[in-house]
Amino acid sequence: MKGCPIQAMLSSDKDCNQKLGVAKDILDLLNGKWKMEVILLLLQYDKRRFKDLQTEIPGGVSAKVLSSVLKDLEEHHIVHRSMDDVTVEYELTAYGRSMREVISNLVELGLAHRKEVIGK
Amino acid sequence: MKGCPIQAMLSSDKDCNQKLGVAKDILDLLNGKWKMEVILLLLQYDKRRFKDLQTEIPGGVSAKVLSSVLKDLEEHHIVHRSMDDVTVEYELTAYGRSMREVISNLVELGLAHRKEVIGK
DNA sequence: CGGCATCCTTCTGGATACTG
DNA sequence: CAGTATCCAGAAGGATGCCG
Repeated sequence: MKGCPIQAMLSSDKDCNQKLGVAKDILDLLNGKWKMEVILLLLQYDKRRFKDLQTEIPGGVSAKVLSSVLKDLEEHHIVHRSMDDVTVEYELTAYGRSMREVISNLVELGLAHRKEVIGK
Repeated sequence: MKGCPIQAMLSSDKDCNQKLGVAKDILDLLNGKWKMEVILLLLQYDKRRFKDLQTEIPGGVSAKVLSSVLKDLEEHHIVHRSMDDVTVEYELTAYGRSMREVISNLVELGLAHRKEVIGK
């Protein structure tokens, strides 16, 4: 057995498993049935209200689930929630907009994966 | 509303949601409590037997779960299962080894994320 | 409109025991 | 050793109803 195969820099490199934890942050960030859908919509619209998001997301999300998704994305600084008077609006933060490249990368990787697995 | 924000090439670009499906392939590939742990171990050891993997994975996986993880990774061409006589061994495919860069990327992204979210 | 409360179903993962 | 079979607990997601 050799050292940790993942060469990213970490302050303490005692165990490799901390690195996995860091990687899993990103997986958790995008995983779930609706998170990427929300991000994608907000990339197209700049600002959207709760109800708009709910009706525009293909497939149909329940309010409860969409609510928890937005809360989660907000906690992770991906979206910003603003309340002007009575209207509530969601928009991506600068950081949230950077998810576009992350998702793009995943799509590229995914295309390569499909080629590898089923040659299509 | 503008076009699809994700610019990867896809044969039919009618809807953007196909791209999300492709991206989710990769998330599914690495998601779950143990998949990356298994890949990481196999990156270090080249070949490993079932029982070795089970004991070496920190945290403790049940045989049932490890079994299903390995089956899943095999279906996705990440690991190869070989049975010489009575000994069964698992190793990464060439494609599976390419996951090292994918995970590295995730770690880099994750480090940036932690900086963004908690400034640490 | 923007949710929260409640209840229900499905999916992951875990504990334990058993088999070839 | 390399799993499979059973049973079980918790989380994620969904349906519906209610509230300010």
